[in-house]
Amino acid sequence: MAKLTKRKLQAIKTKAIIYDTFLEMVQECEFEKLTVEKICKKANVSVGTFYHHYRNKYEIIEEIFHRADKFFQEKMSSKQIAGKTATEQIVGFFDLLAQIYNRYGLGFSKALFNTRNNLFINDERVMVTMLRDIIVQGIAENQIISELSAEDLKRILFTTARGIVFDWCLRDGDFSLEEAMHQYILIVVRAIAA
Amino acid sequence: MAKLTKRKLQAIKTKAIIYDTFLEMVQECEFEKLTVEKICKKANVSVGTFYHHYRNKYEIIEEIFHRADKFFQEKMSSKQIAGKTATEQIVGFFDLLAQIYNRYGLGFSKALFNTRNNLFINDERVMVTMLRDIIVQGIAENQIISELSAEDLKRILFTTARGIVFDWCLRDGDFSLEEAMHQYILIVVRAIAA
Amino acid sequence: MAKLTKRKLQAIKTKAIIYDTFLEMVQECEFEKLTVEKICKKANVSVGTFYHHYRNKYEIIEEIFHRADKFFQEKMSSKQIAGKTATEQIVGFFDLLAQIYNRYGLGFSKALFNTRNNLFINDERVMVTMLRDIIVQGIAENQIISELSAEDLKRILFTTARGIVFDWCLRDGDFSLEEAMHQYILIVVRAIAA
Amino acid sequence: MAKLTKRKLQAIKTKAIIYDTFLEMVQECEFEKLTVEKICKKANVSVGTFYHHYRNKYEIIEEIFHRADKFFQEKMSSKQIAGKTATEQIVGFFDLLAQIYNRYGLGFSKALFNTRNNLFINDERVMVTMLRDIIVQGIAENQIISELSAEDLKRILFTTARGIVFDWCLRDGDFSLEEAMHQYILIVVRAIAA
DNA sequence: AATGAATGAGACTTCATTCAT
DNA sequence: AATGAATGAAGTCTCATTCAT
Repeated sequence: MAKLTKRKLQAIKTKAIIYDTFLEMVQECEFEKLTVEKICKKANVSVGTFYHHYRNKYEIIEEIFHRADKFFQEKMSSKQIAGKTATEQIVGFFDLLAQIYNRYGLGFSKALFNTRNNLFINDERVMVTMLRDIIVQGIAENQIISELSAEDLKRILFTTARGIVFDWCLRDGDFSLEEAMHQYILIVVRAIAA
Repeated sequence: MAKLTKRKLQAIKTKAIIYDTFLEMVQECEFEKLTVEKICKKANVSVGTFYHHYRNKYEIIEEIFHRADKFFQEKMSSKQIAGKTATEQIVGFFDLLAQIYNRYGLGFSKALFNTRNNLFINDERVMVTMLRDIIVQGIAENQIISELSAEDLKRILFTTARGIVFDWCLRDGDFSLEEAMHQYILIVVRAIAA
Repeated sequence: MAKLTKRKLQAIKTKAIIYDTFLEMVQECEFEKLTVEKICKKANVSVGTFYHHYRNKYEIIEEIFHRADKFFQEKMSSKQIAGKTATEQIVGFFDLLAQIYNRYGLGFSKALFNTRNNLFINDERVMVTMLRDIIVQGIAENQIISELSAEDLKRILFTTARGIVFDWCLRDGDFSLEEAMHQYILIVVRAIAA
Repeated sequence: MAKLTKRKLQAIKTKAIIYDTFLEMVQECEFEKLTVEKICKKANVSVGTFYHHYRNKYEIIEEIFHRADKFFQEKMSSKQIAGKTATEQIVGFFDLLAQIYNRYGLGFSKALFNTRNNLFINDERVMVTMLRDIIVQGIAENQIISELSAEDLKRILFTTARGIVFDWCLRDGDFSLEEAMHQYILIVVRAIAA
């Protein structure tokens, strides 16, 4: 069992403060303009401490991303899936995704949605495999009938979802991400899965 | 009555060199890491000259964007539209868009696709009005039958297209943008316009 | 007689435009931040033209200064001095000086009042000799009785006047220069000349 | 409970080196021509270090100004005032002021005496209130009899003093500031306070 | 674990001035 | 006389990162 000495507990707390402060600040301040020093000043820690916990500010973005991923999995897993059609499951999947982007905020989404972000293109992510599984099962159960492969369908759906979030960022959140996601995904799902 | 003296011509040439050099370099080098100094060195002009012609490097991106827009209009206008269905026109529209992104290159597209880029969200752009017109006419002629408004349809299509280009950037151009665009847009068009 | 060809007339006109534009701009814009390019843009002349007429922007300040000096002399000379006491003449002298600073404006005065400006310390300036003459005559006619030399008296008066204009600049013209000058000089004159 | 660790002490020392180097250099080199880089080179610190301690070079001028102010207060407070007339106190006040400008040097004075310097026009400065107190008390005790208000008297005196220092700067310190100040202030004091 | 002083490369931009036309 | 494109030195300031304490 991990023994959490006072020191270690303090360290965890400090790291959490940095994390929370960053998440708070990135909503206000463009990610690229957010410097380590600014974060530290607001978090009331020294820059040295920052570098003790994170290699750089990109690492925090990654951490947020992974935590969001994990959160997504948990929520998705706990959803009552039994009795739902593949289509319903897909729509539910992206509803949840929209909820999460909304929850982590526009600032975080803006930071994430840049073309150099290779967090997106990891096909091993549980999120990705989850969707693929839904589709594969949908095909197996004849709920989805399409000339496209599960892989293609998955890709189209993610591409669409990213297009919507990107638009949401561009338009500074001036529409409901959740509603737009639901509407668009429904359209695509019907088109590809009928 | 061209008032193009030799000096004026030289100036135009110099600006073109900067423009071309930039476009060339942005394919190799991440836009944010591309400095004015680097551009000038490669273009063999002084930094002063650069600032004589452009306010900063973002202005070049804008110029490329506007030129691409104009190029798009010209090409689109010259397309034989007569006899084509609204659906065909829409698909042709996005085929051309994909061609243009391809032509201006992955580097330029990456520079363009960031969430702070408000060049995208100008609804007055001719490109935007063109698509709306096609849709409006398609609805009027009963070629497009949808419960969605022309405005909504237009938005869905652009959002999808941006999602595809964004994906193309993320994946470093590892698929054919033109093919993907054609395929995805066809799916959406069928879904929304049937 | 100077023959003013069309070309020469044009040149004089152009120089005047630059001069006037500068005087106008220095009221708004801090002198040090006023660049040759800005002046030229506003004056609608090329930078080359600027350098054809002036060596740099300091030369315009000098020209203004000398013109103001000349203007001062003319006005001062035309004043009916006959019958006036030395004291009255001194007060009148500085009243006029205040009028001129006021007329040329706060911006010009701010540009002038810096500690590197050696236009001030030229004791050969007619303005300086004028005041000295008044004082010398005042002493000779027993209107001024002081243990101080004419030279000292002159210096004290100019120092005081400069202190007032400097204060006027510091306080952004928030009091009447002419009134303050009149009041202060009266005090000093009475003190030193009684 | 001094929390001065060795590192903190080193930091204070570094800042002092920058401060001292600046003060030394401004005597030789025109303030506007004194660049951060030059200061750092001479002080043997990096520019980063400079900006760690000061926001820009103007902040050093401010610091000098405030320290001089504080120094003035201390000296003035410690002066035996008891038994002195208001007039004597005023003259003593400006004697001290002249001493301080002399002590901080011509270069510093030149840097200070520009028309954009709003350090001067803060009427809350202790130096300002000190003089006003002396005058008010002098009026209350019938040592100063004048038709002018304490506020006006104070302003005339400061204006005169600034005129003298400005002149001293213009003439590159070619006269004794302390003597001139003493002489001029005496004249004004007698005139306004008799 | 935490601190924060120090580094210095490097980005951006300005601007006086020249000179061929 | 007038133009304005071109130059490039020089200044300001930022910021990720290190390291002794």
